[in-house]
Amino acid sequence: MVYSMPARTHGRPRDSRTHAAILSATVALIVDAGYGALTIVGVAARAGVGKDAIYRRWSGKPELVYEAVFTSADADPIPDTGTLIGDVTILVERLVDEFAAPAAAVALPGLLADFADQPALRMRIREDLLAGVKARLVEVFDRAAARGELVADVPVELILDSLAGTVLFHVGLVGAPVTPELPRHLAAMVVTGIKTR
Amino acid sequence: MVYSMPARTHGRPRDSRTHAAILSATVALIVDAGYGALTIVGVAARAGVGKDAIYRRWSGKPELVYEAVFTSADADPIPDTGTLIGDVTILVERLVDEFAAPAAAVALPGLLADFADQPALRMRIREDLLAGVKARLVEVFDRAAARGELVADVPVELILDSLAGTVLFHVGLVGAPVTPELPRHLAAMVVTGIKTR
DNA sequence: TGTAATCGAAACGGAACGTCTGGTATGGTA
DNA sequence: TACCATACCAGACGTTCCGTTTCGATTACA
Repeated sequence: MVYSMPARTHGRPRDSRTHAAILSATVALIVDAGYGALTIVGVAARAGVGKDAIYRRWSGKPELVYEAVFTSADADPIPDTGTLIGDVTILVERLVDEFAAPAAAVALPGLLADFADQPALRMRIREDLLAGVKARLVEVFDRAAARGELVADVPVELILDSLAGTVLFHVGLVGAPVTPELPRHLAAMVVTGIKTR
Repeated sequence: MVYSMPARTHGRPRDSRTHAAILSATVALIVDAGYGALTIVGVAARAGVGKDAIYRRWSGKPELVYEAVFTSADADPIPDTGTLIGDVTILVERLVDEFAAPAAAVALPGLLADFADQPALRMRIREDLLAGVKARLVEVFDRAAARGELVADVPVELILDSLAGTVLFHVGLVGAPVTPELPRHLAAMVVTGIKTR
């Protein structure tokens, strides 16, 4: 809902079915046509809606796509495996699932390109994308500290960028299939890198 | 030269000054207008050249931009600092300089988006981008092994993706200013992560 | 009951695409 | 030296999508 334009208070209310149809059509087109091939006209046609109804809600294609794709605010906590490496491994696996999801993987590069000249929006993407991850990462570190497995002064931001950056580099840039071992190896490298500082 | 279309053998040869003018105008426009705002017509006008001369050499905007921006094949070796961490730190600093260069930073997201549906080209970007880095990384590890500082079985690809991914995540997505400490911290984390496996 | 914002549909001018046709210039080949 | 294939610039072309605007009809809140 972040990028939607506000509705007026008087007059005929917006039809929620129209809203849903637009978002649904956007996701569908993203997945089987790609970000570049997606057009506002195409979304309108697929949703059985006038262009007007779209421009009334979103200021453009990037804003529409962002809301359509990155709305799932899943905050499932990381289960306690008993070890820091185990917890981080699961966290990385979640990260892979998230970035490798069809809609997200296809949309992200295009969004970054379209928001290239808007640092504020890029920053917002990063926040929205990593807010949940960061919260869970902090919790995982707290558990490790409680176990005495970890000294204080954990560089959370660096670790966040390392984990997310590495995974994103695979999925977004290389597009290579993520091997099942990657999360474990990556987690092991980062965790041992932190613990023996 | 990778994405250029081949020249014919007979007839008038292509003018190398035209070629240079096109590439130069492309870089200039990328830097002060952005990837999205760059158009073939604009490049032609700025270069004092006909559209025809551009389409004769490149099949489209992405190919042109790629060649214009990622042609510098600098392979300066990493100086031997005497420690693995020192060497990797310098390597990361080079990486930051490369990705934070105005033209590269502005062009990369757009290129990835335009090549989204062409895995082969995306892979090629990764190779071209990291080929030099990989070679230098391997050399740095060899030196460390000769010093007895490192055991065998170094996961080079994982390290490459971690270093490049983290840096790219800062510059490309976050767009945050890279602090001078980042290369040292990142190098320290990764290196200790490897050494104590 | 009236008012204001919604709805789908369609037309609008603008911008950029990639192709193509002129007319001219240039250099290797015969 | 004459030829000819190609490169050069300029501009016109049809297409696509953009984002805005108009239209008449619809819908709820005041």
